[in-house]
Amino acid sequence: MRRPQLIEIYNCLCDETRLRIIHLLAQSPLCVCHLQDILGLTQVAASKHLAYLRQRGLVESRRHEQWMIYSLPAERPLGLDWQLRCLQDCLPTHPVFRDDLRKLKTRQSDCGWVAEAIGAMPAATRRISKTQRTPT
Amino acid sequence: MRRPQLIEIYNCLCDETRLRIIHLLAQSPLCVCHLQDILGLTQVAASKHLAYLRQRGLVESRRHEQWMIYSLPAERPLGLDWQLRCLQDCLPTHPVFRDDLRKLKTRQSDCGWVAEAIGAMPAATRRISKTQRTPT
DNA sequence: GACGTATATTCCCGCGTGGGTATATTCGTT
DNA sequence: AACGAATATACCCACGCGGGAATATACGTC
Repeated sequence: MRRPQLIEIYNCLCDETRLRIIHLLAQSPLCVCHLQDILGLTQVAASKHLAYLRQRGLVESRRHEQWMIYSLPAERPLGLDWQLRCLQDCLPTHPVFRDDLRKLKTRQSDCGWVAEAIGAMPAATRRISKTQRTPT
Repeated sequence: MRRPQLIEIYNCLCDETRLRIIHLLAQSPLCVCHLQDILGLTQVAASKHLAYLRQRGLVESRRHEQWMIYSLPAERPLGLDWQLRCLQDCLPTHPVFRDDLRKLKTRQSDCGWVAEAIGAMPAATRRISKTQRTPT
């Protein structure tokens, strides 16, 4: 995983969609389709923005069964840590970002298994119905 | 003076030249030709980047005789304050930005009057030779 | 008012990027 | 192996932006 320079971090965060993605991932790892759903993105848009962030080391991805789980990197470069603190301080007043968090809450019950999948818990028995369900 | 949104701030800082400008102005107000000199910019490049920053409220400008003095705004939006702290923490290790500060030091003796011109001191007697001198 | 200096603006160009459509790939189920 | 779901990639287009050349504007000196 490469260490992004500060300017690359700024380039990642200067687009609203990408800023919203980072803002959400700062709360919890998420799969692509949840990000699509919460942010109202097309599949291509979500995938491209995530690729952009991944190539620059702002996010990491792990496959879990059919899903790709995206998360912030475990060890974060100094500049990114500053930005996460800044977002915590600046964004709560913005309706867009506040609503994103609200939507995330309503989805989190459905995708608690995502957090497990990323490795936090050994994922005891999380295998659900599994006959083609969308995680929305 | 408009209050820039966080995304606008990121857009301003995601270009290396503009980031160097902000980094320098965080130390001291400067006229355009000093910025040109320190950063090695053409006149047009300097002027355009400064216009970009000014339109978004990241810098202010004041005319002093024939020179335009650029500085960070007196009252800074929350997001900008975070970035200034971040720059202080992240940039000292980068050769480019370190050299910029070093160059600034060597010029500051020549342009101490700039700081006065911006309004700090009442500028007692700062009128120098004044027969077409370049501030370099 | 003419001239030089400092700065801003306009026009043109090339490139990176965001969005969309179509297609490829990977995984799981049957 | 066939199929569907989840995701990635390739291609095309339109646009904003950074850079350069030329020109305009403002100020100071003579």
